[in-house]
Amino acid sequence: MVTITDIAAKAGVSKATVSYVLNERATAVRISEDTRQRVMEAATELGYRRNELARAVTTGKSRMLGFWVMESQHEPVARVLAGAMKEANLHDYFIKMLGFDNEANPQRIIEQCIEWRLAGIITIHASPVALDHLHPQIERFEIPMVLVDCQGPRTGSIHITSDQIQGVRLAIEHLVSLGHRKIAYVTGRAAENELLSHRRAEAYQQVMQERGLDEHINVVYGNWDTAHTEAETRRLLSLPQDSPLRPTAIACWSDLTAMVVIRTATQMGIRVPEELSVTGFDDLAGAALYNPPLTTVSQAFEEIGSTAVRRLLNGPNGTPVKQKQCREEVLPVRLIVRASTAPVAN
Amino acid sequence: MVTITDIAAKAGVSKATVSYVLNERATAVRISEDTRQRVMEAATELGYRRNELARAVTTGKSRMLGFWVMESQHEPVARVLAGAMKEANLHDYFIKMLGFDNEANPQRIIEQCIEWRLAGIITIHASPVALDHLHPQIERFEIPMVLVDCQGPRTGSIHITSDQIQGVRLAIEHLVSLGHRKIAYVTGRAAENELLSHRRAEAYQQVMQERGLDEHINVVYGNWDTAHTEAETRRLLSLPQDSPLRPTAIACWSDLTAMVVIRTATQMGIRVPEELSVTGFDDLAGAALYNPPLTTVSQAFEEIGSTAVRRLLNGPNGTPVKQKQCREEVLPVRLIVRASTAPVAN
DNA sequence: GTGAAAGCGCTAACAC
DNA sequence: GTGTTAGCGCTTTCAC
Repeated sequence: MVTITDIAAKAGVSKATVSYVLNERATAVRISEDTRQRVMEAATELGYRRNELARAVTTGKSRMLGFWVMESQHEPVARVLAGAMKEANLHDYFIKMLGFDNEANPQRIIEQCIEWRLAGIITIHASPVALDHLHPQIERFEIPMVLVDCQGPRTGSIHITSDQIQGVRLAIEHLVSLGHRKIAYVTGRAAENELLSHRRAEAYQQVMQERGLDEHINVVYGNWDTAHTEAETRRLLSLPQDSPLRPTAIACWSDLTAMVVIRTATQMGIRVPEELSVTGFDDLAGAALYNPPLTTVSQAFEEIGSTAVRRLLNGPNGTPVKQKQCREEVLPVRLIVRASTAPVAN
Repeated sequence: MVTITDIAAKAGVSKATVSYVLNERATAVRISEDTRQRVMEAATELGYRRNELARAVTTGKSRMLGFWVMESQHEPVARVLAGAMKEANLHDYFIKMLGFDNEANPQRIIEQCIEWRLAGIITIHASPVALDHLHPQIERFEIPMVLVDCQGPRTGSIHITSDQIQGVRLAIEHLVSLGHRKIAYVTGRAAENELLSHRRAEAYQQVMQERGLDEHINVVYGNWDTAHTEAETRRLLSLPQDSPLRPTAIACWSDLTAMVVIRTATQMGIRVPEELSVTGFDDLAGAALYNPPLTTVSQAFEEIGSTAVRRLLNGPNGTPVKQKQCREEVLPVRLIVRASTAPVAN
């Protein structure tokens, strides 16, 4: 592997000169155009490729960003990652994957971040437990971190997420505008620390109250479980038609949940959207292809990713900024009306 | 940041000794248990974290694997990545993301691989064009590479993919066993170099021939486009019922395609699976939730990922092996029967 | 058993 | 303008 020493020898200059030329700092009143040429020629002739590892060790910065993920199989995570990669590339940074399937040993993750002198770290869907481990270390070693859609309330970091409240509002108001009043909400897990589920459920309740629909408020927990969601849906739809809690519309906290709800309704012989309107949340690739196509709230996952990277790198000339600030940054969402919602029957 | 020099000072030994202890080579007839203890204590007290960058530069190896992806938003890619990460972690290796949205500048990718002295690289869905750029360089710098689901036939690398042929066979034979004879196949793009689409379509034709169903062979191209797939589906289902080409079952080259086909059929008032059976391929998360749940061929994406890194690392004691060999490694698939297929309506 | 010293490939003061 | 020199933090040979 050819090094700058080789180039220096071939071009008849010193290592330092080569370094200057290669780093484009040549223009800065230093190297003469003549030697610059010679060095560049030597470099290309020799097929030189710089050693980023060595470079990183001398400068102390690694131009690598860690992407810490709990379960990377899901489309939203993949899309956030895609956005992050794109942005990182723009700045000549890299994404290094961190993560385990379970939350086993968050300690080891931190160690790795430090050992590789990561310039920053993005964590997505982090649990409060994991973050509690993470935080002291992060602070001690001053690694900038931004959180994406974390599961619990956090202090000490920027948190980037979609506008959950507005998203739910858009969905519910869409249903109300179609004449629905008996609108139920199927959310995620009941656990206190499920920040996102919780927030969305609360937003639902608030909108319902604003609309004077208090008596129809009906929050159901799917518990992240298909069978359970199905059972709850059945229960809901089996209520007597005149019950204030027998919904004519079901807003779901996610597209996947909406799919289960629709499928269950279909199996019960209830037609969507004619007899039951359903909304999702996320706008996954499969949402548009569903049967019927899902009316849903679209999250800008890619932009969440790129924003995360930008926040990490937003110091002057790309220096990662150390941020003690605890800030929540909320990205806009859009309602996508497709075919799983319709005006309420009669 | 504390270094081994600090530890050495604190423990009253030399840097070399510290290095030995820290690398567990202490047992090898060298360091006395006593000094080992002292060093370890000093290390933990000081909160030492090794500098992997420096380590990599001295050893020349980076323990980083590149994951080169064209479009990382898709679930299959995310799942392959998840499998790769898991396996890499097991060996204390890392995944570094490479890639662009479009195929812009594959040259730059290579440069990055070399600059970071990557221990190996996994490319997924690589186009022949990109690979043609990649290959000479890869060879020159002896970077081990494995291909996953690449788009064209390749020489010079291991190629890991699911057993496409068997997958299609399973689907078609399942349909045949349900009494279907008029089975159409909707595949991807018509382009010659769409290896996967092509292979699956060929397998379909072969099975149909084996079953003496030649006159019902009917390959349709969806062209990766929802609108086009929809139009083709409409055309197919609008053929007169007695036409040998009016299918009673449609096998699709992917789940996403199957979803479009089912939705289109539903819109036309044709009931799935009662009047039309449809099969997918992939078994995405959404397949089980579809309406109706998809009968499909499940690909072991995670295992593809883990196999890829295992092949990259399969030298003795984790040394990446340089492989000139051109080999195709085929992973088994499974038929998952759900509710989008049913016996043919006489 | 342990330490001194020479690197790895690069950057960056500082001198000329 | 260019070269010398001293690192960066670590591994590894070789001598004691």
